[in-house]
Amino acid sequence: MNIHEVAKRARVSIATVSRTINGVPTVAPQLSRRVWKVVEELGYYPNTQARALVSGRSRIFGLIVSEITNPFFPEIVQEFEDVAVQNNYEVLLTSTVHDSRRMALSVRRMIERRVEGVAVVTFGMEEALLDDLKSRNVPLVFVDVGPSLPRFSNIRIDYLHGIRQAVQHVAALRHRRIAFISGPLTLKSAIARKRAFTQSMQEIGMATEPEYLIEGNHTMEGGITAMKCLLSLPKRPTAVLCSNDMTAVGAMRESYDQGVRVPTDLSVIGFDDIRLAQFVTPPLTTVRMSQTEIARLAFNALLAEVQRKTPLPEGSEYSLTTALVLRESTAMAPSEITPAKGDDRRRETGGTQR
Amino acid sequence: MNIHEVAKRARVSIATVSRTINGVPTVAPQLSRRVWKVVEELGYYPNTQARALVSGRSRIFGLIVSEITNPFFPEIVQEFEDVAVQNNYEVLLTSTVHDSRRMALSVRRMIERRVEGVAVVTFGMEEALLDDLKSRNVPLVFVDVGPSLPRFSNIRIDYLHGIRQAVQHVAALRHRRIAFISGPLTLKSAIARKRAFTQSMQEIGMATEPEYLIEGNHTMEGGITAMKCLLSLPKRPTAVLCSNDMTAVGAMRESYDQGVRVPTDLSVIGFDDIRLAQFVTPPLTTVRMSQTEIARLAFNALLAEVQRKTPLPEGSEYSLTTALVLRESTAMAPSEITPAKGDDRRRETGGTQR
DNA sequence: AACCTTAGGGAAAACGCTTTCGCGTGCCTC
DNA sequence: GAGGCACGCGAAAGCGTTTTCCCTAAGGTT
Repeated sequence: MNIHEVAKRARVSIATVSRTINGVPTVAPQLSRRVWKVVEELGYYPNTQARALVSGRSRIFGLIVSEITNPFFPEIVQEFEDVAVQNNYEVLLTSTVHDSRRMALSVRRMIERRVEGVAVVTFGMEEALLDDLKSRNVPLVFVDVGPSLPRFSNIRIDYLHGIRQAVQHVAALRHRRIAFISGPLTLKSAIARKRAFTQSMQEIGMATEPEYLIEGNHTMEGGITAMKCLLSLPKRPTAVLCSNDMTAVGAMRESYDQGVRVPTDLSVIGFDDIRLAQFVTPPLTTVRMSQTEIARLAFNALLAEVQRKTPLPEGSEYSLTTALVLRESTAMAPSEITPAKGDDRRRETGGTQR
Repeated sequence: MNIHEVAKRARVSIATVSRTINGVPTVAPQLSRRVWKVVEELGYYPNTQARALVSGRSRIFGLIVSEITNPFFPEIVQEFEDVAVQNNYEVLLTSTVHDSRRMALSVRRMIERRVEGVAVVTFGMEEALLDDLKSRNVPLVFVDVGPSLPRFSNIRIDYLHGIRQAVQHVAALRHRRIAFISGPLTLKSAIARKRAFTQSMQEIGMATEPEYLIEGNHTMEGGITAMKCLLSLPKRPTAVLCSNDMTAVGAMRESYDQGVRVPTDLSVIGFDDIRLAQFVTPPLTTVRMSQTEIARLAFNALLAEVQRKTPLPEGSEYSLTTALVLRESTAMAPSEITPAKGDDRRRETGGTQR
């Protein structure tokens, strides 16, 4: 069932059928009606591949994420798809699962399908893998990490704003021993978050103890390990900021296992505000970096690039800020007396645990 | 950069180039090498759309899910994509977000892209929306809900096995007041799970109190509401089985908020074994229905159907069993004395809460 | 040495569509 | 009443492949 079939039944040329379904205004209303009628009857849906072939526009955007099963990404995927649908685009979704070969394959598949643009929302990656895309002048949009080049857009994240709020929040709650569990420092974004933390501390005149600065790996296990470490310190922190939510979840889990109550004994703050943050117990206070907003910005960046007649000399820059979301994992710092007592008890527990 | 360019540079016809990259054995090794060399040099990637157009095979499978942000789905999407990549297929992912119009649009988009098969992994849906697919003889695979028709495969889930294990597990822990929070009874799968529960109870000679049978809606909020209801009963249950994990998470949340400790005072069991089940506190004992297995079965079902030369008279049936996963949300039932006292205290709390 | 076979590669059709070009019709203008 | 102009439509080219069909040349057979 193709355009010829429709043309035959409507007793018109295939050109007229094409014009009709594409809404070209030069078709006489009468003919248009006749064509539409046949289209409905036959249930004719145009073949997108043929369309793409002749028009040179695939109406597909690629979306590369690290892994869909990481709770950070589903919202991005969902929103990206939503906007894509609204704009009559298709999404070619691939996940790198932190594997270069897989990433290279992704790129290749996208080129073979002739995507019109690619959004790269991964934690880390080898730039070189994108060379194929670059050399073909495929518009690219990065989140936070990308280089500034023509046809490449960038979404810059203002980590400082939210993290500063978080620091000030716990400071206002009279916390003085504030720890930070960073992400893997191989990641640009992790470094930026850590720097935002130290800077915010400095701003309010608080020193960051090196022992309160621990490197995690953005997983729950990493949070657990880091927390074990923090809880074994002679002077335990009373507040812990984490580089992402999964780390915070791990930190809370370890606290729970060691009988340290959140938020009574310990305040915990995450980063990202993934959905899961609302589901854990207690609901996690965290810094929101809106995933839907990222997805929408990324899509629109690509769309703008595609629709632009003459490419800009420079890449476009978009920006997104972050903000603290108060939930229930933070509270007033334990008073000076109680924690001293509590500390002893806890240290014992911690001791036996190790 | 197309096949002509390659042909010109390699001083062969486009036919030879095509044969070379497709591994047709009648190409002389010498020519083959020459062609490959040019292909590498130019970074030539064949145009999939043109390929699909002439070969009539798009190498795309559609995957329709309810919503990617529901924690049940990411694993399915990930695994489906993984197997697809291995088999040189692309995935066209769409989510219905519980909207008929959206679902209809999904189907249309898939047909327009000429997918070779569609996996439908949604909670509920209107069969009629798939008519377009059916009339075009697109192979379909359903999870659990589909009709048995030619070219349509089905993955049947054995709910009873895992749920029976769960019931026997809490019974062995001396629980006598066992509640069940079902899913929305508009869903076939929810009905099946509920039936599996009542049957399992019957098997071990326990009656199911109607007041212990509550209808939820497969969300955390539903779990909270249902739990509020259960905790306000004069005789509170000591164990709660839930129709899915999110419900269980809600149930645990409400228990926590009311000071009912899990698992000490109350045992909770979920269903699905989504990742999140490991992340909540305490880690959730649940019935596993392997999402990766579902995805793999679905993909292979489609692949088998596509590769079959003559369609089977009947649809194919696949089956998947479920099994209990022990974590930390279940424990021995509170002893006869303590709960009586506890009950009183708790009932008060519950009373003030309402 | 003439014939037949076979292997290898090129020409061209076909896939389903969009879009350019040009042609015919009817209307307006002078 | 004749020329000019839109307007609406059809013919056909072309998008980048695969694949069929056919031709050529080389090798083998008698």
